[in-house]
Amino acid sequence: MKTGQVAADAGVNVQTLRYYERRGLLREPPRRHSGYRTYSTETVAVVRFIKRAQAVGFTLCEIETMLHLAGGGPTGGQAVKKLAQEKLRDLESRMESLRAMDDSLLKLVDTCDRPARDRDCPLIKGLSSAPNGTGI
Amino acid sequence: MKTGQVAADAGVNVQTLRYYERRGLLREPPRRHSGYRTYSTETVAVVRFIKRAQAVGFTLCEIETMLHLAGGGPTGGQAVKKLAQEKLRDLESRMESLRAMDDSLLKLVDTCDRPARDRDCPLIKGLSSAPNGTGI
DNA sequence: CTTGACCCTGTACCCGGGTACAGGGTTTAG
DNA sequence: CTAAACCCTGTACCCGGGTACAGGGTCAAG
Repeated sequence: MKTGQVAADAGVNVQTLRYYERRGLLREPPRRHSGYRTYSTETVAVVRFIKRAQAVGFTLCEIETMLHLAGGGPTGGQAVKKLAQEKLRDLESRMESLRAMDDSLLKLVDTCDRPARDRDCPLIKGLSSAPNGTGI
Repeated sequence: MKTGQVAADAGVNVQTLRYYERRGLLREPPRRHSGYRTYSTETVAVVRFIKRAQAVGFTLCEIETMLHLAGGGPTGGQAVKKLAQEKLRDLESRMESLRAMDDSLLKLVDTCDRPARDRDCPLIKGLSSAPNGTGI
């Protein structure tokens, strides 16, 4: 497959592929005599993996680590799992935080929207302190 | 309160306060004859709100909107609520995505970490397709 | 009344994650 | 054989969210 094909199939820009290659997320593919890259179809899967991982809160650095671990030695699997679980915990706590925030909003929004110019709207006050044990 | 005080209490950098002011997240505070800003203690709450909102996935633009809405007319409250609920849904779907990812990891990681150099590790294959209905 | 800690402005820089553009070579369908 | 569509490299730029630095003014304790 050529670059454009991979990009189209994975739903990214051609430039992005080259960017990932530069960053070490994609290995340098074989080239034709002309210099054209020739990707295996697996590359599409890798790129999609990157995109999904990103959407879910991993940084490119973390993803790079995961990819290297996944291809690496026998300890790789465990390391990847650990990383993913850490991330899960992280997102779970953010989630909780958001839920707390949403609760505060729901509770306070009524108070807030009747007295149209009441400057003592408790919205911000209610949300500005960390809600029980969130380390902020 | 002076800038340094607010910054310390809210746990941010002084520059960050000025940055927020420039972006319109903080209103310009009154000044002394000398030009020194004099903040009300409420500002600390606002900054903490910004930080918490950010930690939970809001962008500064969204936060700005929320702050303006919160201080605005009678429809402000509803609008803020709607925004927060949208965000909640968004994070919930990311969460689900992450959980799916984690499941795949847990399922696949064993397969992956025994055959140390087996290049057909299903990790990436298992994660590269969108898991049932996630719009990715 | 000095000295160190603080504040001011402006401008420039940093990182992450791309995206664009210039200037050129290649492939392939007609 | 030619023209459109693609690919190559390199460099530069974009946005978000800050952070740093230079060059100066101010405040308060001793």
